[in-house]
Amino acid sequence: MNKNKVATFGEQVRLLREEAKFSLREVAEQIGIDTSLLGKIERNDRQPTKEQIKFIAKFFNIDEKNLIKEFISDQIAYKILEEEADLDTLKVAEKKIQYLKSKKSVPGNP
Amino acid sequence: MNKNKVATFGEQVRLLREEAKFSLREVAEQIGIDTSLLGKIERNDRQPTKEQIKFIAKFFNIDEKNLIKEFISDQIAYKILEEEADLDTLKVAEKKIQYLKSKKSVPGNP
DNA sequence: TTTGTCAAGGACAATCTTTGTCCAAAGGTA
DNA sequence: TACCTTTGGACAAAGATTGTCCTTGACAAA
Repeated sequence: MNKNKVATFGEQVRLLREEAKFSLREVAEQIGIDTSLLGKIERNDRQPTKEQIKFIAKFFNIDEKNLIKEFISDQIAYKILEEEADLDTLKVAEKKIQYLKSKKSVPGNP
Repeated sequence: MNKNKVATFGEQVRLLREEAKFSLREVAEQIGIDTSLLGKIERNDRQPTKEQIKFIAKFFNIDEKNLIKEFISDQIAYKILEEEADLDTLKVAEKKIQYLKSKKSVPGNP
C-alpha cells in the first residue's frame, strides 16, 4: 500500500482487501464478524474494537501497532471535525500531553 | 489567569473559581448542577456537557469558544495517554483532518 | 430472464458507558 | 461542638455503541 497516501482507517482496510482481491464476506468470515459489520468498518460507520484491529492486521500481515495508530488518529480527526474545532486544538493537546506526563512522573505527586 | 500555564480543563476551572473565591457549592448552584458534579469536573473525573461549559464560561466571564477548545484538547490528550499512543499520532490526525476537509469540499463527492 | 454474488444500509435488541445525584466521611475553622 | 468545604463511593437513569439480521440495488454470467 502506498505509504504516502493519506486515508482513513476504513479506507485503508478496504484498500488492503481490494488489493488482495477478497470480498467482504471472505475477510469477515476469517475475522469472525458479520459481513455487514466489516463493510461498516470500512466505511467508518462502525468503530472496530482492538481485537478486531488485531485480527485485521494479522489477516493482512501488517503491523498491528501501526494500524492502531491509524485508528486512533482517525478518532481524533473525526472529533476535531465534528466539533468544528480549530486545527490548533491539536497543539494545545500536545502541550497537555507533555504536561500530564511530566506531572505523573514527578515523585510524590498524585 | 496566566495564559502561559498549561493546565487541564478542570484545573483551569478550579483556578478560576479559587481566584474568584467561590466555593464549589456557590458556583454549582449558579450553574444548576450538583456540588459534587462540579468537583468531579474540576478533578477531571466527569466530563462537562457543552451546556455546562457555556454556563461556566458565562459565570466566569471568559470566552466560551476558548473554554471549549480547552475541553476538546483535554479529551484528545487523555485519549493519547490512555491508549499509550505515540505523540506523532497527532501529526497523522492533522493530515487526516486536512484530507477529510478537502474530500468533503470537492464538488460531486459524497 | 433467472441465478448468484457483492456491497450498502436500515432496524433493533443487547450491551456497555456516562451522567447526575445522594450520601457519608475527612479536614478545617471558629 | 457546629458548620462548611471537598472528596469519593454507589447507583439508577439515560444515552451511545455493537453486532446481527434482513432487505435492496447493482452487476455479471448462464
